[in-house]
Amino acid sequence: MNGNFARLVESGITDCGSCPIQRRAVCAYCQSAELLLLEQMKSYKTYRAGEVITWAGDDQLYVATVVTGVASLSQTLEDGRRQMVGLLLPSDFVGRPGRETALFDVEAATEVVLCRFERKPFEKLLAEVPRLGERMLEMALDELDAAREWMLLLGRKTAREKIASLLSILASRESILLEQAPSDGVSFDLRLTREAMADYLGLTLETVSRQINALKRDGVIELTGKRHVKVADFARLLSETGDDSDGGMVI
Amino acid sequence: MNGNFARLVESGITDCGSCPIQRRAVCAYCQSAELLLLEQMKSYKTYRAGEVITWAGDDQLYVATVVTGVASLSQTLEDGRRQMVGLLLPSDFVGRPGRETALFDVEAATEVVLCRFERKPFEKLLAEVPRLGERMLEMALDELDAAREWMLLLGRKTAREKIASLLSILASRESILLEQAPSDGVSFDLRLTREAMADYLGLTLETVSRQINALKRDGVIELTGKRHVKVADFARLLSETGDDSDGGMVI
DNA sequence: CCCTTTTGTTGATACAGATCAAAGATACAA
DNA sequence: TTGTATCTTTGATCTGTATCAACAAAAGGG
Repeated sequence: MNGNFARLVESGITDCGSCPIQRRAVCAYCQSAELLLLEQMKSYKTYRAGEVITWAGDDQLYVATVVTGVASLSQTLEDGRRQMVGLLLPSDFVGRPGRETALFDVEAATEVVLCRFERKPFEKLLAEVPRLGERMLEMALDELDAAREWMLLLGRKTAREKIASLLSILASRESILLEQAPSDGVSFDLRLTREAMADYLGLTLETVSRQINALKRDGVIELTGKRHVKVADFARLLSETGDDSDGGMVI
Repeated sequence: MNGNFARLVESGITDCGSCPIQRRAVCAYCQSAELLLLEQMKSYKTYRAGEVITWAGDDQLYVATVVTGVASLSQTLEDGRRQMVGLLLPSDFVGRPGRETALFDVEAATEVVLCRFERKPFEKLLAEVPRLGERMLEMALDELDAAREWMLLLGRKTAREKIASLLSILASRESILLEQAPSDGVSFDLRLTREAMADYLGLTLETVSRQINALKRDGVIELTGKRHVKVADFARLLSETGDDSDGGMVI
């Protein structure tokens, strides 16, 4: 969900102290500040799929980095309409330093491992270690750009374009992990239910199902089972997103 | 558009060196770092209503703060569909340190005065003055929260709720400026065309027009002329936004 | 002042996607 | 293995908003 991830991979960072994330899927934080200080502070916690990590309004005791799995950040209107506002993949940051209570619900979409830091000491470290602050700023700005791209999607794209955009993001993120150019063909597991995708895209799950099958029927993607997607012609998928050909989405 | 503004006002900051912004509408930056350093760097520039400040893809030579007027941040799909992704009001920041080219179009919606800093020296200052970096991080995180609230609006709210949300944001921002509780009744000039509102809300201008007049007909707002809005019962307006009663939008 | 342009309103109609409903798949537990 | 819950697909229908079209009202410029 942010350019930071691509940059990390480009920079060749390959491991993260005692962190269990292996090779490419590195933690953005351990590399950014005095490694030892963060080493001492961190603790790992595993959440089951479907488990709520924090509710909006809860005290924010921790900030964290996603180590493995997929977590979602979402919001609900009074009558229950739900909108996901962030998809948190490995290396993404969870939580907001400087805020006492959480604004959004964070849930484990799959089994999730977080590398957690108590918020207060983390904030202290943030004030003391300039490099960490720089890193946080860079990430926050990247996420802001990504959020704005998502606003374009939510406000102006058709259902088909929305699905194509989501799949192209997941595909390119997967290909970064595998160090392949997406144009060579990517295949990946869609670790989200139709409902989760709908919540992310501002659609209903029925529309998501119909449009995924339409893209399959039109040969834009291949499906094996319900959850495994193969993109043979990545440029074709991109052309379905509605985006300007230059630039493209921030991933 | 961000909580930073409310915080600034709460903190009682009342002027900004030689900056022409008077009293409440303070510049977020001059207060944040070594005032003198920024004083030397800054230059003011006025843009006419409708003028493009930067196109997406342009070299980013400056970053800036809005002094007066309203600017918009927007994005366009290949076929011309347009989505505004930020409304920049006095004290809001424009531009992205650390990025060579702009990602979004920035336009003056009304006549706009910017307080500009050349990007390169600003970035250098950012690296040298921790207080400035902290400020930037805080603002970026606030804007990120605001962008996410907007994603909920774009993805899940009805046209009527969208209009009510926009009006309630403008009303509360206005009441902060005037140091009045919005519950006492606010009135303000809508300095946006129906089309600009539509681009912000992910609607067409016809729908915006119809829904504004529906809110007027239902007594939620009063209109004098096309552009002046009075909100007698702010709670009533809030109840039309669809938001959970606690919390509310980040402004 | 008139003329032109921009902005806003209103009506008729079309359609994308929501909603309602039901039936297949798939996974998982006993 | 069967039973149960969850996830997904598919169909029929409805509806909110877009689209198309025309006109009204302001705004700006000579």
